Amino acid sequence: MVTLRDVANKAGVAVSTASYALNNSSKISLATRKKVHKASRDLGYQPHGIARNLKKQKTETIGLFLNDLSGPYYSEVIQGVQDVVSAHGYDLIVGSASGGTNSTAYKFLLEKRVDGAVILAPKINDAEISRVAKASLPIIVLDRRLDSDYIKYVLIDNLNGAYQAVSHLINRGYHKIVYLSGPEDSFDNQERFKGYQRALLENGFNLMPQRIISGNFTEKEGYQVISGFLAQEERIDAIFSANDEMAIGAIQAIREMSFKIPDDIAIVGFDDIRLASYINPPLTTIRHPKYEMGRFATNMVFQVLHGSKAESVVLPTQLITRQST
Amino acid sequence: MVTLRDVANKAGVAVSTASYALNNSSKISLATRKKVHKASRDLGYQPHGIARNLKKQKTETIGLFLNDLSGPYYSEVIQGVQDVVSAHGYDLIVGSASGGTNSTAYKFLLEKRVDGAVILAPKINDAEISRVAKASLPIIVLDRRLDSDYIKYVLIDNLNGAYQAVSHLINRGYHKIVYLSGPEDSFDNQERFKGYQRALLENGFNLMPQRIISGNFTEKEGYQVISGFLAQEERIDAIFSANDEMAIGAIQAIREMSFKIPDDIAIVGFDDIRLASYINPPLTTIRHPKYEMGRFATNMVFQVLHGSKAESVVLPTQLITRQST
DNA sequence: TTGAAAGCGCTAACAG
DNA sequence: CTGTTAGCGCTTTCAA
Repeated sequence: MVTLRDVANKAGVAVSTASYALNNSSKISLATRKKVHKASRDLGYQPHGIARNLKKQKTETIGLFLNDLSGPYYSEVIQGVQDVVSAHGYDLIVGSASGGTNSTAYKFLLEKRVDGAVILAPKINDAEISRVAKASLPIIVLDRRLDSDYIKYVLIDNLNGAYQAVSHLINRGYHKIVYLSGPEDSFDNQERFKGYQRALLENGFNLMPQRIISGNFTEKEGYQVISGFLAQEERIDAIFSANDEMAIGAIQAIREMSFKIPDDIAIVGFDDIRLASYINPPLTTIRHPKYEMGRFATNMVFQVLHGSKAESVVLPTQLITRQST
Repeated sequence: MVTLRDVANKAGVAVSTASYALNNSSKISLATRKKVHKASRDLGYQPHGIARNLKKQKTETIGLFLNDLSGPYYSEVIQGVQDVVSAHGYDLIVGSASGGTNSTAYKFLLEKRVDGAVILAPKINDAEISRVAKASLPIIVLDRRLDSDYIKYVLIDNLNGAYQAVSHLINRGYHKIVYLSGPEDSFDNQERFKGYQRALLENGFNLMPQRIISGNFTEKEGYQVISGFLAQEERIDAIFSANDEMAIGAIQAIREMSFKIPDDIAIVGFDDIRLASYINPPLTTIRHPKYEMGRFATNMVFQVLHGSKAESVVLPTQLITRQST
């Protein structure tokens, strides 16, 4: 391995001079600078990033930590983050947080391998995030309401989105509306449930416990629980699914039971994933600005990093009406 | 910041002892080990990963560098890589390579911030990859045929897959088959074109230049070029699209012109992305083992890292017949 | 304008 | 079993 030392030797200068020269400091005469650059090129010198990081006590990289790297859902968030990170001349690394406390995510945060982070990973809990965040490592969370000096959140208006969705169903004349739930401990799910509840109550309907079906945000589960539910006596005329994935599974279940969508049963999802508009029938759903979430969050990382104040924010959602309602 | 030094002081031992103790070396008596651990806990000590990396000259992290972080196509590859990396107790970071030579990917490779890499990023060229690969930084490429001591490839059998696809069309009685091409400089595209060509020639058909339509792998482009093409005189009865995304765009174009699929025009794609089975009509396509690609590649990274020999490999594809043919 | 030297936080000979 | 010490490769005072 060729180090700065080697370059300095070859150029016949001191290491410090070589360092300055390669960083194009104006302290060094043009002549020596040229000499050093040449030596560097001749030797094929590559600065060692880790060593520089250690010395400068920063990495100029931002981490984006996700629960599940392979979820298509995140694509747009990632893009938003990437764009802002690049604009600041920093690097982005995406890591998994699925292992909770012994995930890459947590490790990188603890060991200060990133200068800031955007987190969308319920498995890392509030206490852990609070523990690692500091002025030199601001964290923006996208999946909970956590706010302190160095921790801010960017959320979507889950409650209102769900409220819009269910109100829409009620306005269309559907009154027996099932809530197809996500995991109970999911913040998004909790908020969406509140929106469902509020829409029902404000329209004079009661919350019926037997119309709350628990799922886990996956298509498969959506299919299974709705299949099971429809096989029972209970008649319903609409489903509000806490996300699109489950809605897609539910649609399949509904069609297999020969119910017509939306005549017999209407359905609305949440997220507006790409598949939503391709499915048959196209799915009415709640769209939220995923790309903007990424942008907002990342801008906030840099704000805090630069010592200015950042304000947590809640972004609006939008009802997208398609043929499933 | 609390360092190992602080822990050592607090525990009343030397730094080295503290280091050994925290790494649970058996050289240190249980008593001192306990004492050091306690001091560490009391102070809230966190080892500094960067410092350790510098000293040990390794990072225990593997990089996966993709052209476009947000492509849904990659999900399964990522999962395969992640699983193997975790199994080895290493960390995975995913980075973008879209900036070519000044991308995060290239930088991390040059600066040895990862101990090995899996690359699926045409923008980083062969010479650059060859330059950075070494025994301590093996690289597996998924998008080209590049092979040396420290560089291996894992590819899918693009040529055969395309051959299968086109043969299938011919067997079904379609003879005027268009090739909807990806970018000319894409390795995948080139191979798929060869397969198209071979299938035609072996069945006694000629290659007709006007039946080769150039696209860029995106849905939008597929829609546009096929719309344009169908508006012309030339009658055709089938399309082999170099990937599913373009096929999906093409399907929309075909339907808008009121042609029936597959009666008037049949179409087959390549990749078997999730959408392929949801689209209307469901798309016949070539499936390839993306998850396995990730696994194979990552296993090879570790093989080379451990000094054993790894063999580049080409994985088979499979024709998935659906209603578009 | 350049060089010597200290040190970022850690590990690992080596000596005791 | 524990401590002393020498770096890993780099940046950055400080002095010359």
